[in-house]
Amino acid sequence: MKLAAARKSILHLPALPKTGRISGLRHFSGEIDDTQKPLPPPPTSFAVPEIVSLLKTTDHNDWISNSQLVEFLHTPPSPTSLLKITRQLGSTEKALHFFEFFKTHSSSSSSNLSSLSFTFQAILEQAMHEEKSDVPGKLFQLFSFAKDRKIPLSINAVTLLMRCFGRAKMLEESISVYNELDSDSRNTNVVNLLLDCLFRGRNIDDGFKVLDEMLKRDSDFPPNNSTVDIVLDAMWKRNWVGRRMSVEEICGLLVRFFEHGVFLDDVWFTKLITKFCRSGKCDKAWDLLHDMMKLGGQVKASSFNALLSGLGREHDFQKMNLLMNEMKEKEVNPDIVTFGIFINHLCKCYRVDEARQVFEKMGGSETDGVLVKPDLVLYNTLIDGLCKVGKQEEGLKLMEKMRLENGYVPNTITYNCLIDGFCKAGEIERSLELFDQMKKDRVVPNVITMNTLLRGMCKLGRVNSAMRFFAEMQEKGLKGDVITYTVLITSFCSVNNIDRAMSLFNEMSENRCLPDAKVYYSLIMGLCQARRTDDASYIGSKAKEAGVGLDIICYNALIGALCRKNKIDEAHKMLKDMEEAGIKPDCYTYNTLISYFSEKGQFTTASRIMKRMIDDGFLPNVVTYGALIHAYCLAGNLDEAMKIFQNMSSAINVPPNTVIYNILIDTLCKSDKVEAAISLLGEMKDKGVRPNTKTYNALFKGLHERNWVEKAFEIMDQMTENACNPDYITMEVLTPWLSDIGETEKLRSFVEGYEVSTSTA
DNA sequence: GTAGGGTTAG
Repeated sequence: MKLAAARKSILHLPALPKTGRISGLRHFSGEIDDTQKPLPPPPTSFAVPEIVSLLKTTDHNDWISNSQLVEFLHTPPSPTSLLKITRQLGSTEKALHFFEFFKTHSSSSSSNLSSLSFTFQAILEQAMHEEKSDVPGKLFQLFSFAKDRKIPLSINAVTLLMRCFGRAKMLEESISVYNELDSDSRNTNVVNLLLDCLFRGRNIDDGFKVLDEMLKRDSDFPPNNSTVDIVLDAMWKRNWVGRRMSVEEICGLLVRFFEHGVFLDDVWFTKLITKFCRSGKCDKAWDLLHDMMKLGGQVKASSFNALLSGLGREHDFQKMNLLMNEMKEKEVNPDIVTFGIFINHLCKCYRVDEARQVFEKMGGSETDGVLVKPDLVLYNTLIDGLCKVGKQEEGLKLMEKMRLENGYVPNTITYNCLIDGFCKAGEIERSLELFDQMKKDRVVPNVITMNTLLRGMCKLGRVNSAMRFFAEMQEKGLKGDVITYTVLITSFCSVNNIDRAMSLFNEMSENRCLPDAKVYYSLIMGLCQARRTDDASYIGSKAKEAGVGLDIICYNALIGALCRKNKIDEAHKMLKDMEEAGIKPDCYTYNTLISYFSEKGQFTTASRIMKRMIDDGFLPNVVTYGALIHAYCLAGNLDEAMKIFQNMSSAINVPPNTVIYNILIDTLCKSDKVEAAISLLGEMKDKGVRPNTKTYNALFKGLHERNWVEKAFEIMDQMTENACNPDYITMEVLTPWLSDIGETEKLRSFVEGYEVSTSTA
């Protein structure tokens, strides 16, 4: 498409209309391009209203016999007078008659074309308002009429036609209108219309060619704000972001606009920044924001906020701070949302005290010259932050404070935060009290309230209470959602009641509640733990059928369960399945497989997998080496196990942790090398690796074999010093041994102060 | 800008 062969003639380019937006069609007839006055006003010997009245009251066949009208024809009227007159004739038909009358009888030749095009413009305007249906069709008829008679189109007529055709997606027609306009009269606004028509008509490639011309450094039609609007509108509505255009391409394009001094308004800019951040391109959003500032654009608080919240989601606290400092430098005042993001972020990092300081500062005195009064959202954020660090009592106090000092009535979110706080602290009764208080406050509980309470009950093992509560709430009209079912299913699985879990799973689908990856995970894990690996795989395939993609965690759990069940072929199939679903193995997957093969004594296979792991960018970690050490110990190759262990701290710089020491200490004790085991315990102390109950249990067993009482006492004292709880295994070893040798007193004082865990963990 | 579920490997 040839855009502009025209010389750039500023004089002939009309000024940009103030309402350059495409959506302004209805207001169009009021718009007159004032620069459309190529001629000085002629001496008027007639008045527009008079002529209009004459034309309206006289039949058009009699116009030529009216002396006043004939005189009017001989005193060339200005094009704008003609425009005014034609507009007032009341119908397209009359306007067309007038057009013919003027064209046929007017004596003026110099102004003829210009006058005709103004008259014609008024006809178009009339037609647009008069026509009830098929405006584009009628306008196209008129356009063809003008074209046939070689009447040049005024810039306003072109605008009107192109807008109309563009909206009607009449791309061909729009382009021919554009081509009718003589190149000297083309301007950015007309090119904008062309661009809009091309995008609406889905001729994207030509659209981009036009845009590219506009964006060139010495462009004849430099872009304006409408150009940006047209491009963004097309991009947004037709979902180009991330599909047709990458974030990078969009940024590149926008920077070209910036270089022309054309910037985005804060609504668009905020929308884009948000979109970029949500698609994981915070860095690009960051660059774009800075490019716009660098090139002179004004960035408002809302756009900063969008980026801040994106950075917050990525936990990039450093950049959040940087950005907030830049806001200060650029004198962009933070608003309530800025504070909201900041305080929420501090809370999510468990830095509640700092959050509270900011909160109090902003409410009380001025913070850096900015005074923003905290609102309910901010209170809720802080209350939640307090609850999340176990300060639910303080949260409760804050709720009362906000009520008394600010008159804010707590809402469902306020209550949900507090109820969750007390639930997580195991104080379900307090949560239920708050639930009752909601009624008094006329705050309506929602599904989140219910789920929070259900989970609180389940965590305490009160699955039946939970089921009763769920039934009550359902009677009151509250429906469970996928989270409700996940909580209940997880809970039934944890008490090994797979049947109830399964029936809830089925009930969920009946209640038109779609299972998601998490609920599948819960059920699959439950089945794996119940050793029903086949059922677990079956549910996995059901998930696939339902179009629910299992995530990496779920696949890893399944692969692990299959390995534990010695079903390596099925595990392999699952792995293939996972890779086909586009999920790459991660270090958990690799470690699971390495652990399986090394425990089977297939060290060659294990090391082949380890190589692939490294090729995939996952460095073997402490778990990988743990698996190998464990396997060599099982295979009776303690030397190889020790070699790996020594390499860990020296060569590969993966310091051994408690689990590694435990494996070795246990094996050493079982191989009658208690001295070496004790020396490893000493090494743990030196290296700051904390022994746990398992460490001590392994040692006690070894010492018992040797009947090495003194050493056992020493280690019992150490255990007490380290505040490490004995468990039932500790007691199983120590009780008979020490009783037999009459050291019950020592045993009593050792156990004192401990509530011996009965867990089999 | 605020609230609820599952977190797999030695």
